Amino acid sequence: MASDPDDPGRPAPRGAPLLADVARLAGVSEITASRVVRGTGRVSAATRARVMAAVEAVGYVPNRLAGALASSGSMLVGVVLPSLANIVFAEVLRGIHAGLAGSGFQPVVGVSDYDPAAEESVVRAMMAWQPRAMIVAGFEHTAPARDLLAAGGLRVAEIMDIDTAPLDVAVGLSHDRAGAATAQHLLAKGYRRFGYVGHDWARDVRARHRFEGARRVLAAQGLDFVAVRRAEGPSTVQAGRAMLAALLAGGGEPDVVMFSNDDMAVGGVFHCMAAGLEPGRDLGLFGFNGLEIGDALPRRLSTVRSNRFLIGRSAAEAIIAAPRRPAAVQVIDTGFTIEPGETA
Amino acid sequence: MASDPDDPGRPAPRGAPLLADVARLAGVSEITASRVVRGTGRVSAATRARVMAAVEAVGYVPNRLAGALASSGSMLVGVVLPSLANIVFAEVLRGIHAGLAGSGFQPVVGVSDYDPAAEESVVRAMMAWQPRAMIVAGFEHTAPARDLLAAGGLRVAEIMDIDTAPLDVAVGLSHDRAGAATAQHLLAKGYRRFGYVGHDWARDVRARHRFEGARRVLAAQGLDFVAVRRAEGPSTVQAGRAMLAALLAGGGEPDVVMFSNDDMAVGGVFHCMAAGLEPGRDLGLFGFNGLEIGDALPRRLSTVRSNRFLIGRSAAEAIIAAPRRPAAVQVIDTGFTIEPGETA
DNA sequence: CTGTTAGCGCTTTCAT
DNA sequence: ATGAAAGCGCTAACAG
Repeated sequence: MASDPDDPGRPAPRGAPLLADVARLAGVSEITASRVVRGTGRVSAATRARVMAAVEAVGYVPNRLAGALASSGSMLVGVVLPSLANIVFAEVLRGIHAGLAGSGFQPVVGVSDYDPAAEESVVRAMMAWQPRAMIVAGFEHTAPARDLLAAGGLRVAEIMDIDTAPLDVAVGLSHDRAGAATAQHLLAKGYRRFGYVGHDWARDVRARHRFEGARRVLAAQGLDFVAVRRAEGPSTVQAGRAMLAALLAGGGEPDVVMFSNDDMAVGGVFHCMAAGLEPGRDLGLFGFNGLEIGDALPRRLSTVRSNRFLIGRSAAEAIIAAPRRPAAVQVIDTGFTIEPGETA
Repeated sequence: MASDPDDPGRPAPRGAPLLADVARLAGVSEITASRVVRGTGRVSAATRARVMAAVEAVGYVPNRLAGALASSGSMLVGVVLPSLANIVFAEVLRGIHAGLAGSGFQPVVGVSDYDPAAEESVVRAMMAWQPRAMIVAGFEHTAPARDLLAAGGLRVAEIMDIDTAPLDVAVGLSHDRAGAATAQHLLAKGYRRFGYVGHDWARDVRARHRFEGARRVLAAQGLDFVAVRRAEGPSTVQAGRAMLAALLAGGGEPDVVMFSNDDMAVGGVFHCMAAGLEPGRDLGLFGFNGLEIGDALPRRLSTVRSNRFLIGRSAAEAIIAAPRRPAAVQVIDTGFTIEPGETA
């Protein structure tokens, strides 16, 4: 520990400034500097000012790795979504950001690509960062992923859907009921010959729940879908357009077509335009989600508004409301709204 | 340090299993267990197997907070994007994921909402997690944000745009040239009376660069835009529709309209449909980006394809290629392609 | 209001 | 091929 005559004690400041540098410059102990930086504990205004000045002077950026390790709490919220290429999840994420704003929590986002195995590895990777909470889409987890989430004692919000019992908190809407409400609405408008155009149910179980909810209502009236077509892949405008063309070519003569979501339905609208059919007059078209584009169409798309932003925000708020998992699970229904529109 | 008679030494395993638990179960030291878990250093096959079994048995998930702190390197890549509500950035993010796949790096995403001050605070928050690299959209940073990125010695990719000199690596396309190429293409098709429908340039400087590139080409022919309309807010389909209506009502009689991007252009297409105009015959419409929806329209949208996925992937690859910032800055041009389409 | 002490869980040297 | 010791940078507990 002997001082080198050339070096006044400092052990080569090879990296970024540390809390110790701030403390030294401000003439206080590290812990006092730490308290000022974090804004916790009693510190006199004068010391606070000196420390803040020192922070500015050296350009101190706290190392949260060390902070989180020392306090065993990371202020991180893991968010695992199936995809970001889908605007719906981007809006959920905006809601999460909004719900977390000002709380000091930071979201860390992972994408599962609709694959439970990929989700498991994302969850595992996130748990390694010791998040205080996790927000995951849906209930379809692998057993190990579920175990990881169930252990850890962190808050877990399962979002989008409330048709299954959650681990901790569920935030979303009942897709079964949304499908049923859609069918009821269309029956009330006089439609009787229902067609369905969807996409891959393995990727999107919620779409299947909506279908089943609708089918149940139809069955109660002694009806069933007269024509059904599902694309292999994910929902796209192109797929919706192609599938509606195929559905109409295939017979059954539906008077209304329910689409798995708005992307598909917009494709359906485009097919009608190209085929010289007037949506809402020659054929009813009905979507799901209430995306912006539906409102911009020459005729406003008839659809169900899901409150994506609200789902994200509610989930974030729910998990930061209590640091520990409550004894009873909680279900937050963010609801849905039928948007009559002009295409059905 | 005296052992409590009731407690055989272990200080209450209140949390998740630690590396020490794995090591104890496998009958090795912590460091050996660590080597196996990380896959580094020489370890005999037999020991490796025992440790792996122990990992499985106790359900060990490494604490990367501690790992990163000890090794002063986090395997985190900070990604700061203006928005995720825009599919373009979602695709960039997919590219980043793809470029990072298998490298062990993990992206941490932040959103700036097109606000440099918000970007600064996101950058600051990210730096606190000691990322090895940062990927940020554009060059418009506050001075402190730029300083943070410039210091730290980490790799920094500035993406989307290559019209400005980067700090380290730039990955994207020249929006100026894309605008110029668009104007040239439309001139070659015989259009002479150019209109422009755009959105807020403060939020999207790249849109302005495209406009200016086009205007330069027009000027070289002694031409200029005959009508220009810009929405106040962000680009939306609705805004595109409304602004085209306003533009056409305002006179100038353009024979072609360049839109700031595809979202706006799709709105333009919708306006034409509602107004009984045939895009590509009665009025040329031209977008930017090459989104999926443009291809699904009754008439394929004429546009410029920007390679968003490639931008993300190239940026990720560039920053993991070398751990240190090279002496010379690097520019990666991901190019663009004119998609003739059917609307211009 | 401020400081001292002892870690957080892991990985880096060195040894062996 | 394996291990012992010494931190990484910060913060929770106590003290004063």
